[in-house]
Amino acid sequence: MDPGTNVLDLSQLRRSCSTCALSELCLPAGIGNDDLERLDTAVRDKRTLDRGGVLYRDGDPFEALYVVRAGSLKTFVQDAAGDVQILGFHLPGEIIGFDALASNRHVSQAEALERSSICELPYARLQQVTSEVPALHRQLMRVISREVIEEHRHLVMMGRQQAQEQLAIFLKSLADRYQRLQLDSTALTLSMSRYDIANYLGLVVETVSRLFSRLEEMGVLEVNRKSVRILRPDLLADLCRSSPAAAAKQRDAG
Amino acid sequence: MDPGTNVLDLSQLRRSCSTCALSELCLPAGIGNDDLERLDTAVRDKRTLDRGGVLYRDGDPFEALYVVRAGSLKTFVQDAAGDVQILGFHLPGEIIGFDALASNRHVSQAEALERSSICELPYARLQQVTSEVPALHRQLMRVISREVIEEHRHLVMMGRQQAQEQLAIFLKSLADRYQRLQLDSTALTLSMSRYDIANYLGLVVETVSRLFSRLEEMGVLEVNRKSVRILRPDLLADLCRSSPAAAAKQRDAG
DNA sequence: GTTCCCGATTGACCGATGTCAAGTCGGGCC
DNA sequence: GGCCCGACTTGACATCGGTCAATCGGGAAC
Repeated sequence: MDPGTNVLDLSQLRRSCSTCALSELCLPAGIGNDDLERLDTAVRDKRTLDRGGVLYRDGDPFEALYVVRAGSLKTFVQDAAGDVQILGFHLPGEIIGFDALASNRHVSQAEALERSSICELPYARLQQVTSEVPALHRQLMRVISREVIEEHRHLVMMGRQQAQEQLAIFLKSLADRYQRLQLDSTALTLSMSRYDIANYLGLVVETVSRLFSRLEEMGVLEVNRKSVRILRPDLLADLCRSSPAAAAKQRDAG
Repeated sequence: MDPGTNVLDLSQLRRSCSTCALSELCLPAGIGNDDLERLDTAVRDKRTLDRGGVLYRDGDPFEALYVVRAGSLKTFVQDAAGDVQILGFHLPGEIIGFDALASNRHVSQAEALERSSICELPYARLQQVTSEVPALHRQLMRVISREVIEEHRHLVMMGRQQAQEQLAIFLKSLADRYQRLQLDSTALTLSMSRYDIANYLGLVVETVSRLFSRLEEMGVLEVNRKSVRILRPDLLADLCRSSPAAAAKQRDAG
């Protein structure tokens, strides 16, 4: 409501990884204190982006990896015809930019969904540090691997689930990430548009809109524009598992 | 036809990366000769798998990365209900197993589609070598990043393309990889079943079968069970780009 | 406060793809 | 050689989600 509530208080953002509230979620997770201080030296600065602000775009030279510190972003690829596919939505603690490691150019675009704050990890500097700190190297590989696994989930969702299950999985995933951030996982604030959600799921906006209404009728959600309250997390979780194949299996087994 | 033609002549497989015919495609690509010799020391051995043989399965402890040396594999995830989603098909020179970096356990399964030969890179040993050879470290990151980008392609295909375009893209991708392997890129041998192709694309087998027939009627392909001859690579390439949105864009622009 | 605009919702209809069923083909096995 | 089974193909039909169109409604600009 009050636009002021959305503005980041930059003075509250702490200086470095070792004092950052996200250190348990972000790259630092699982590395020692000494190494954490080393990592600090690889963090150049924080950037803030307004809603719609572009962090990097397709073709940009690879300069850094980025950690979402506050706010949220979407990443997407765009083909020659201008057709967009959203790859992911990224909440605080999540690291993006790995797509550029292969060719030293980004092959996707990252754009803020709301006013956001970003930690920049210049790659040249990061490489120096990882070469000195093997644990950090392993940690970095782990994070990229998580990205691979996350994309597996996206693929399964798109390839095997019906539209309603897809939306349920999307919401559940958001809720889980809210929980990890120690936010109320039953009160989501969707920073992305219905178009973005539809695109992410491989659907059209009308379908997504209808599904929100249906889930509301079913008593699972309470939807009010960008705010979604999960009234029945149990039902939502059930909906995530009811693929056609799962239903058939249950028929066969039961 | 003759089962003997399918059997690998192991004596012909060379000993190490530095003498392997795949060195230009595989992990060694772009690193120097000295470093290549170091990499050799990280290759434990070669394994052969029969058709249907499992290289690793969901839950297996992470021991190694694997390079396909000959033959082909599929990787897939399987949910609690037994529902499968194929993540990719892997030809010689391609590296698999990265999914296990995150948690030290594989979260997918890799299975041979035909009699195949595999290079095993025990990760402990590989880490040692990469710590001594920074270029190899960068190369490894690049390879994982390529995997991320490859999955982007899979997502775009599933999310934005119609069934016919999906199959065209799948075939084009195989053809491109044949070319990279210096094989005849117009004469594909599909080592995977129609079911596998359908699953990979998020379709059902009947749709895939009909699409093969349609592409044959259109004069693009000549299909005979597992062998596919691409009669009109130009048309096939066109079909890869005719998404609904692309068509709409052309309407608007033209 | 009023207007405008864009995101979102809803309805009617359509078509691509899934489902179900029958039939074909080829290879492995006896 | 003949049988059988599983992979594949083909057809008829159903349905989910897409398309097109109308409308709603909140927030920003004036």
